[in-house]
Amino acid sequence: MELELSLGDLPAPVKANNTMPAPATCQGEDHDDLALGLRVMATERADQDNQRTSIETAEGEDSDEACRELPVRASPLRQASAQTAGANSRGFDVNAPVPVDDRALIARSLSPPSMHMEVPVAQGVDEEASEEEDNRGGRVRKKLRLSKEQSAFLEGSFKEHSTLTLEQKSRLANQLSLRPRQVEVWFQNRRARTKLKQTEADCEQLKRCCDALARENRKLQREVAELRASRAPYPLYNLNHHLSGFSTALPACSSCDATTRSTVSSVSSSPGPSPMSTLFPGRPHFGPFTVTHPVLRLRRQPSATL
DNA sequence: CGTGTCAAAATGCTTG
DNA sequence: CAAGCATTTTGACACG
Repeated sequence: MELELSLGDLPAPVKANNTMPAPATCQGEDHDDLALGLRVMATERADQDNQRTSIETAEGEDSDEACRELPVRASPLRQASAQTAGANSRGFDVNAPVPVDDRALIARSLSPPSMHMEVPVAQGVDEEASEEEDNRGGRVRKKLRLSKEQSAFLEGSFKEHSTLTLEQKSRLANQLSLRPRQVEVWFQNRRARTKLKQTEADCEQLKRCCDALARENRKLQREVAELRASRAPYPLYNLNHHLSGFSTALPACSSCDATTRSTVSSVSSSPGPSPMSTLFPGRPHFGPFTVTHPVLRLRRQPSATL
């Protein structure tokens, strides 16, 4: 679907001389060892891809993709660009470096050489995929796995800060030879995963709490039944007050044991933190009625467009 | 090979 | 309006 639009927005056909991104523009001749290594690997792959014909689609609309390979129908020009710009057979290279201007700037100012990683070209860029792409007219979305090194590095960064500043995003992209947009998306997905795990943990805890309360409820109901069976009006009167939350204002009930009284009063009486708030001490906003588990949440209504 | 799961990416909406 | 989030789509991969 988005590809349909992308195809509609295909840039003008490449002119012979100057419309393909110049290798130097995208890669940077004098960049860093990492970029050099990637260039070598990508070039090798591009050589393998050389024999294929495929239709490239314009992918994404990242503002940071100033040097993204232009989509071009199979042609010697396109092949040449694949060789030089490190594009993979699917239209863009996940590990395509950010524009050299930005990267050089960032590299100079932020990244000590020791911070650079040896990042292999992303996994999953295989030749079969390219053939498959050919069969489908090139309308496939680029989605490549990040390498373990890249993921680990991002994970480490996420542990330090779960959100990114522009500078952090650029620096990470630079260090990992990813596009800033990829880093951004990774952090978005990572935050979502964290939140999901937390929600699941909360649900588990609520379930346990619910089970405990159900058990307690059954126990209390048994006690009520027993008391009713004993036909003792006065103790029953007191118990009813316990259940109404007035136990602390009443004289001790001779027929309830201490455990029952304390249990009842702790559930029904008032001031102080609710049982739920004690379940989630570190999460003040979380309460029994604000659960937002995906299963429980109502679907958002689209806003009116009229 | 079909299926399920995970994760990257796209899209649209909300919010500050 | 930009950033973040919710949701969805889809490619990669593992497994029976």
